[in-house]
Amino acid sequence: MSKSYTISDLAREFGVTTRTLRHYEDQGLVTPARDGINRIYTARDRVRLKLALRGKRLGFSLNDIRELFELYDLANGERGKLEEFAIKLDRRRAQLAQQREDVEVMLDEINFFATQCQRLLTETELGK
Amino acid sequence: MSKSYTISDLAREFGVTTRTLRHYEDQGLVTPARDGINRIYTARDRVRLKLALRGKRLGFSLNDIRELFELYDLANGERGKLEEFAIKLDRRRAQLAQQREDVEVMLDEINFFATQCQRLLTETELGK
DNA sequence: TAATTGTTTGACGTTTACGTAAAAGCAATG
DNA sequence: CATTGCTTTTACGTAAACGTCAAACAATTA
Repeated sequence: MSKSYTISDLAREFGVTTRTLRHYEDQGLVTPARDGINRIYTARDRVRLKLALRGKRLGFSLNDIRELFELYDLANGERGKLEEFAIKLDRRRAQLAQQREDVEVMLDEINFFATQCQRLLTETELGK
Repeated sequence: MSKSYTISDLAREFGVTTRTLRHYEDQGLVTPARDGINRIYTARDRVRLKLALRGKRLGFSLNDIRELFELYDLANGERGKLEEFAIKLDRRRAQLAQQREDVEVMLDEINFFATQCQRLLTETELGK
């Protein structure tokens, strides 16, 4: 018997609202079972939520994320669409590569400003 | 006399609509001058647009981006708020660091699937 | 048992980031 | 000079991602 979670367990753990979790269910990102009427989340749901939130932090839409999940699932499923799968994966890869570059550039910029800023603060400190 | 651009120049170059450029002006991301009634974008506007689009790719809101611009400007302006500036910069840095990590993890995952996928495709190729 | 706490399903509201259409103006071109 | 092309403002529309009630039920706890 593996761990299971209530809706507010996960909400608390990941810092989202229960509304968000229900919304994600509507969008097919998680598929909690039911204990009577109450939702009961499995470890799998938990993982999916974690992945979804990471996707969100990277600017992916819920739809993007759902598609990714479907692709992941498909990888363990039937073939034939494997080439299509490969193509979509490659698009993602390109997008992420771009994003990595974006992050690096932006970090450089911010670091530049931060350094500049620290210098000014230090100088002023000395000039006191 | 440095280069200047019309609204569709920039739209074309960056693959956005003119509506988007006007919207970004409404949001204070660019501040084109006017030639009579027509907008005339400077190199500075062009740079800002480029930065804005990068921000967008990273999932920043237009408001986030505007705040960043204000921070950048502030860095060349008056002091006193420099510490606040430093603090905000550090938040951005943390966010970007998180994002970098996210990207790496996601790239690893995708690469795993891609490799798996290629293997399957190759095997099938051979089995023909 | 009464009250509190957590859950459910609607369902309408809100924000962001534009899309889209309308009506009108300048400017070059055939 | 009429058409074509690019521009302007104004303004309503929309999709995504939830927020925010409301009304109702269930399980604890006082």
